[in-house]
Amino acid sequence: MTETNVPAGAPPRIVDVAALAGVSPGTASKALNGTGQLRAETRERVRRAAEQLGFTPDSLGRGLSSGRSYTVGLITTDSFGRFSIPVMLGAENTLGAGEMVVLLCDSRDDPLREQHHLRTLLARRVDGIIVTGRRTEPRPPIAAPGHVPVVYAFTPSQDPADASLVVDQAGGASAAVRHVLDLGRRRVAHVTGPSDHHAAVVRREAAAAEAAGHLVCDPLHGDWSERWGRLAADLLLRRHPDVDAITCGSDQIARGVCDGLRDAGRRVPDDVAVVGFDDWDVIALASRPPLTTVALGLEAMGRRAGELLLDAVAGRPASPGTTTMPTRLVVRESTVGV
Amino acid sequence: MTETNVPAGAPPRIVDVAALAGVSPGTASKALNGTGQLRAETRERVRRAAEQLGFTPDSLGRGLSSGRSYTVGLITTDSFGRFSIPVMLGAENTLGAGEMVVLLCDSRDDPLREQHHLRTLLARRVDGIIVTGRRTEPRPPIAAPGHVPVVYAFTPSQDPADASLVVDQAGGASAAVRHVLDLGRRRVAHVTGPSDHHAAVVRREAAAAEAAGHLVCDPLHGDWSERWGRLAADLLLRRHPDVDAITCGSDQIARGVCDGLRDAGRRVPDDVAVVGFDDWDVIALASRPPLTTVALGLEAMGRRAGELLLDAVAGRPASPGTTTMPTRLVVRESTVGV
DNA sequence: TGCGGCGCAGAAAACGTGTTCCGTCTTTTC
DNA sequence: GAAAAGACGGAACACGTTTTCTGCGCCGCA
Repeated sequence: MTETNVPAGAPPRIVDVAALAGVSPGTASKALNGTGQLRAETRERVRRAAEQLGFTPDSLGRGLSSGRSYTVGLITTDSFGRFSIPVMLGAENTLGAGEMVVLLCDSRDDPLREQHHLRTLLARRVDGIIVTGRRTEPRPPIAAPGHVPVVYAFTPSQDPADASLVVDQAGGASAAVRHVLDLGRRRVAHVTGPSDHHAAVVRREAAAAEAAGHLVCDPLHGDWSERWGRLAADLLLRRHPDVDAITCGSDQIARGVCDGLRDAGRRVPDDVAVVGFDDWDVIALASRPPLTTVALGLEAMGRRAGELLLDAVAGRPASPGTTTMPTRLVVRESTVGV
Repeated sequence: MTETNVPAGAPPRIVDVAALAGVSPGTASKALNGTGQLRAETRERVRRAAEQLGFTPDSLGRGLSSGRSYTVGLITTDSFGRFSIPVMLGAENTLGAGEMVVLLCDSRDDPLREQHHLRTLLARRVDGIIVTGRRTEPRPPIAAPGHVPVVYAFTPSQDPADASLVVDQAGGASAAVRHVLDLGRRRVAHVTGPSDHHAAVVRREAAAAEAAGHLVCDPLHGDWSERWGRLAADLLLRRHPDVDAITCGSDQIARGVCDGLRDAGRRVPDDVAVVGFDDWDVIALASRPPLTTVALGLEAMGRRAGELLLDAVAGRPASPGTTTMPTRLVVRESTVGV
């Protein structure tokens, strides 16, 4: 009989390991954490005992003594959607490698819920917080105490001193226009989402600036739907039948535009080149033809957010201020024939 | 000058509250938790002190003594995708109301990663675990010790004694076929995903059984894409030009079928009725026409999973075995003209 | 008046780990 | 051969809360 005085279900504690190895709990702790002055033989003996018992240190106890919880909170303002999910995955990926775990909070655009979640996270002594959302408008900063690092991803903080990661919307829109200009198109249009959406406005401004004198008309605002894309294509063809390139504010709009053009007998990309935005595979790849589009690199952003938080926790304070993450133009058949 | 002997940043502890109220920490705990024998006046005094200091109990300390962590782990086999996200949201919603928090783990179909995540979760003394995924095939159960309740959602466990929640795939497929039969259609086809996918097979069998003698041909297997839907529509029209209803294994396939039919000059639903599966709004609503489809009720499933776990934690052991959750037929213009 | 019971609150132990301090034993050096 | 230095490991405490045990004072009853 060895040390089975614990109920079979309960996980072994460090005292069990220490007993099996014939040392004190303190010594066992030092052996397992590589701290203190111990003979190599002792260290190994404890290590084997731990392995034999399948010992895993209880992170509650560990957290209590270390003051850390090896946990970060992830607050999203919308329910996890198209934009926050990849960010979340990227963060989970990075943090998981750092032995951290992500606590999920969905505040559903409700400041009260957000406040509640924040209190919950702080009560759990999270080592850091990532805030994300669906919109690109800067949002009011969360009221976290100074010693808890916070990183805003996708949705930046209104306070320029906070660490925020944002997508280079303008750069993406410019690249899209430049791409069609490079292809020789000279009669360009831009179709995008609601004029009160920050993302739509920023993309519009950049696209218009890049297209310079080659715009056939003012950018068209609508909603983010395929339906609006079809409508806009119809409208454009009627007013400007000679349009030869359309850059769009989203993949959904771009797909609608493609369908609208095809319905009207125009060929994509031969007659008109179409560029989307977001690189949402479900839309971009299913489109006819598949969309050239601007990839946001959200997962990379999530990873970066995780890294910033890990750095901050490790004592290297996160570089404050807004960091702009690059986009990438993905070229498919909607601009370049096969 | 009150009790500000703590660094301003650090959150107040219960000893601070106790000191301010002029009682011992133990008494303060009883007052705040409503336990023990205390004068109402004392209770109130402590409560006010806690409020004044903005005290929130540290859940690490609480967890250490109570043996609970007020935390559940959520393991998904795929990266969080179309099916696991709604489940996750439903669970987060229910559990959040119960003062619990969700720990996120993404095992990416890798058993080794899953094993690692499981150990991490157990080390954190989670009160329960939810396992989910993308496929509907029963999966090997996770090796959790007996005292940790586990609920499988969407992806059931191979062990029939485990608590699993599954979608009523067969019921949904039957309802879809019954719907088109009720509309008077008598020349039915079924187009679905790969023949080695459990979901495709189950839906196929149920659809075929319900359609009885009204099938124009054997169900067609392909992949889950819109492309395959378009291809299948073309194929069907060539071999069975008189087909008047097509039920599909997914919304993506159904949308492809609609496009294929329209390309061939058939009207939906006048000539051919089309039914999808999943009720994935991005696809179903953007389709021309919008799809009649089978809603899976995944968020309800997530909520149910959360409830089962809360029950199990509270001592009411989760009813073991597989529970089938109902689907709901959502009727739109792809079967019933406006 | 003495004793038991009850209402109340404090002291102490428990949860599991990490860390600091200190004592002991070995080794080295003069 | 003795003293100092260094290697090693044990005991105690810290973390923050809950819970059990204990003690005190007051009241009522005999």
